[in-house]
Amino acid sequence: MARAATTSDTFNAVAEPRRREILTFLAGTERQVGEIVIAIGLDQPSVSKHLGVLRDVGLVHVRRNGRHRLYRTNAEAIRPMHEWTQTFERFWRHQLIRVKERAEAEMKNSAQTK
Amino acid sequence: MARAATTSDTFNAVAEPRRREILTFLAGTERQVGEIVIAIGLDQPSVSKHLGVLRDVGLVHVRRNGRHRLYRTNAEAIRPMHEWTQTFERFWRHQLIRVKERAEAEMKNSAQTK
DNA sequence: TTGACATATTCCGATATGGGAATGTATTGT
DNA sequence: ACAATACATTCCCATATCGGAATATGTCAA
Repeated sequence: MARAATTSDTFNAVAEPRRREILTFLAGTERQVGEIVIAIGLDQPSVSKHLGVLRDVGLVHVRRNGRHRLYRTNAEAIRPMHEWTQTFERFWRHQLIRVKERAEAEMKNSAQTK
Repeated sequence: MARAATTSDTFNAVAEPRRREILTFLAGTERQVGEIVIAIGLDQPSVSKHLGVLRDVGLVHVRRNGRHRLYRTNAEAIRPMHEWTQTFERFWRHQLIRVKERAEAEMKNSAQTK
């Protein structure tokens, strides 16, 4: 087996830097594909494909308006990632405290040695 | 160009489900590779390779102890992801409010129609 | 209807990926 | 020194990926 499909997995979909840019660009606003193309600086088919991936995992919503399609980030779909990373928060807090303590101990040490 | 390298990018490294399992397993504790192999249920070389990726992007720390290597999640390295997802928080809050409002509007509507 | 415009899809090629098997490398115990 | 243990690395293969070019689909305007 090779790699997991990006479609069907939020984490993989978000792993792509361009797709992250798109999500940021579409946060809180509706934009048509042409605007995204300009903003991201990729050719139209590539943008459409990224949008396809984001659509499949539900990270964006689309609305048709004449010959345009209006995309918008579905922030709700990012929440599971936020929650997963959050489970590590208490650990990085611990780490910071330990680093601080170690630094303070060293200060005391060098003061004594002096 | 093909895909972005998993090495050199936290988001890609975390995109792998097994690596996420490993990170969870190693959160707050040191474990030797053998323990990880048993916990994750993958063969040793695969686990070592995943650990290699996690090491390269700084998501785990290693310490040698005799013939063992003790791995531990470096929670601090997960923080950037947490912060990136956090930038969308205010949007999913908005969305929730809108959904709620719409639901209330519908209730009122059906009450009238009745 | 015809043509222009906006977007999606398909096909292609170069490359990266993960798993399994085999092999390499330290380190410990005897 | 030697065997055993604990990991890491290398090789191979099937597959997925991204970008670019070409093509298809759908919608509006004249």
